[in-house]
Amino acid sequence: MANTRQRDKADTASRILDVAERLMQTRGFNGFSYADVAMELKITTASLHYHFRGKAELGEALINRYATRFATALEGIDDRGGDAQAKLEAYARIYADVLRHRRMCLCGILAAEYDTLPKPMREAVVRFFDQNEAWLTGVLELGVREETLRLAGSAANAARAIVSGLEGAMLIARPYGDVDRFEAAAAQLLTSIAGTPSRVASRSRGG
Amino acid sequence: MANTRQRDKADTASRILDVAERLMQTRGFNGFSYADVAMELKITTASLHYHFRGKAELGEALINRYATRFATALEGIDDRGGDAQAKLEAYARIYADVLRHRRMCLCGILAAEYDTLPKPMREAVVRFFDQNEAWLTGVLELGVREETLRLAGSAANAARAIVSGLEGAMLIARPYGDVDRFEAAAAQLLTSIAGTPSRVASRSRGG
DNA sequence: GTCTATAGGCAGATAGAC
DNA sequence: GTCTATCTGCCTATAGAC
Repeated sequence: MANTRQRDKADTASRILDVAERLMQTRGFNGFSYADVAMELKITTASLHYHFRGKAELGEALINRYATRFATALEGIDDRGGDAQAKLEAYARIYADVLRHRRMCLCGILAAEYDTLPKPMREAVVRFFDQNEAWLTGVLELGVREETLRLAGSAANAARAIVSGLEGAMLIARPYGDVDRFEAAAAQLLTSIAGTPSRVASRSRGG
Repeated sequence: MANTRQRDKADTASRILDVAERLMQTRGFNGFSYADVAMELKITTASLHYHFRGKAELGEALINRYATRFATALEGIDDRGGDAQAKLEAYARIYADVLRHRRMCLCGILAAEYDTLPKPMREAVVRFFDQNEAWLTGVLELGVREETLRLAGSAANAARAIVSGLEGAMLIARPYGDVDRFEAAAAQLLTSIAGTPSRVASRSRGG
């Protein structure tokens, strides 16, 4: 704790990541520059290059930090317990919270720019989606086992449809600046794809 | 037909739009330059400026042409007749065909870059989604009326979920370079959100 | 309609002083 | 770690000749 130099370095690097993350989630990788980040932090672009060799490395670091945080959030959902339905709702809530900050999912926006990204960033983006699909597949399989939900096809297929649906709902809700629009679409998607085994039973319980 | 000068102008303008459209659907608005378009057509950027005052106007023209084409395709689906299910499948096929050309939906990719777009382009993007949702809402209402499909909520809500789902499925299928991935997600989404009234009946008919 | 030439700005990046 | 200074290259855009 006495090592001020080390702490300062970590702080600057993570403050760079914070600013760059916001810019990347709102404007995309091709929509912000080193100058944008530097100006906001009141440092020079040369200083930025000290912490991250280039924009490609900065982008890579951003995806990796984002994916790690996401993984932690998923572990948090698992730790809280509850049935598969509760986990799916918590999962959708992560997306809604991102949107409430007027941001797009980091990897969703990068998927749109995929063809223009440096190779290491491309690979990290795909890993993020793989990670999400794997976790969701597990949750859906659990739900089928405990009979709290019912799927039309395989769990893996439903997982892909859910990730797709939530990413798309964010993508389109943002131009409308409307979180409700996202939440309505998300609820529709989740209950349609991974609804309760008997809708009649669920209805009589609910109202 | 004898007016070669006029025909050439139209040809050049539309060839510019063709090249720019492909670049925009694969790299995004911030991912291509006037120089890219000019080089491919073997003209100069100065010539490009003769046809389109600036990049913002080119972008606007691209969205408008795309939206018009899309509207024509939707009219084509209506003209072909068939029930609501058939129309939804034809709708999804439009998206699949775009993806097969390794492209993203023009307005989907622009939704990702929304915050960086000139205002006229933003408005045109939102109009495109409105247009799609309106058409889909009509199809879904038809399906409910003729009892060929069943919705959990309102038709408008289901329409939004379908547009979101298909856009998201395209967005994510592209990094994997996998059209099958899109088609599986699209099928899952459509049957889940706007499935037949009785799944049992539909199953026994199918196999 | 298309060209050459060029303006003016911003991009990512580096060398070297402090 | 952060700075100044600078490079090279690309970007959008315009003037004016042909």
